[in-house]
Amino acid sequence: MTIREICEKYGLTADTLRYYERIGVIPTVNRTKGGIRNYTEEDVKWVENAVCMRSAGVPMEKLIEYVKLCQEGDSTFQARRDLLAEVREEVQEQLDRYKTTMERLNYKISRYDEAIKTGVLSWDSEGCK
Amino acid sequence: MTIREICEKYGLTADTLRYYERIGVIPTVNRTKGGIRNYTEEDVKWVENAVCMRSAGVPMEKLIEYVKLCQEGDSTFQARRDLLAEVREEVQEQLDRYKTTMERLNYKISRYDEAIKTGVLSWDSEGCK
DNA sequence: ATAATGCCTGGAGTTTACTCCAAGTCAAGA
DNA sequence: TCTTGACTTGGAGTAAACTCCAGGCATTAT
Repeated sequence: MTIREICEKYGLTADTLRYYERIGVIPTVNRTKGGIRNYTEEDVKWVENAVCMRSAGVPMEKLIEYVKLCQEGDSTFQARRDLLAEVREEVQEQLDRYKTTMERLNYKISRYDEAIKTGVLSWDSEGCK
Repeated sequence: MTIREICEKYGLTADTLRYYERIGVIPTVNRTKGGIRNYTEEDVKWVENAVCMRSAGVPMEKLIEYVKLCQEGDSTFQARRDLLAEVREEVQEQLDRYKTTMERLNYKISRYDEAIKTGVLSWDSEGCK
């Protein structure tokens, strides 16, 4: 597959895809004789992985580390698992923060809905901003 | 309360707190005769709001806009509600992405746990990276 | 009285993750 | 053959959100 197809599939720009490859967030993609990138199914999976992890704010650093471990072969299963567990921990913490913020937003919006009806903005106990 | 106390309470640096005030993510804090910031309960609530929203990736832009609307008085209830609803939409989308990533991580980690036991890394159907 | 400590302002510098660009190559169509 | 258009590389530029610093005032401790 061409870089264009991958871009469209994942909503990335060609620059971003090349950048990901350059810094090692995905492994090197093979080229045609002409020097043009030709993405295999394997490459696509790597792109998908990068997109998914990045969408949850996993830093490039971690992705690069993971790719490196994968390239070192089967002896790195434990290291990869540890890395993923560490990432999971951070994603979970972030997820919890998002939930807390959602609750706050829901509460505030409900207070504003009330205020729009009654003309008065009021908060339970402590108040809010 | 002093800037130091607020820093400790929310795990921010004094530079960050001053920066927030400077760009309008929180309203201007009153000073002592000596010119030193003296945070009221009200100010603290604004800081808490900023910290909570920022922790879910809400851009400064939105927070500044919200603070401005609040300062314009009761005529902006609807505008504030709309702004919060827009923010909620984005936070929800991000939350969903985090959930998807968590699932992927859980799956991968379970596969690695298996691999560590058996010595062989295998994926259901499509495979993964 | 003086030294230390803490806070002040305005502005410059840093980090992360892209994003853009110039100059060049290559394959396909007129 | 010549042009067009997509792709290449290496490197410079950008945006968002801090983070650091110099030079200066003010309160507190000795």
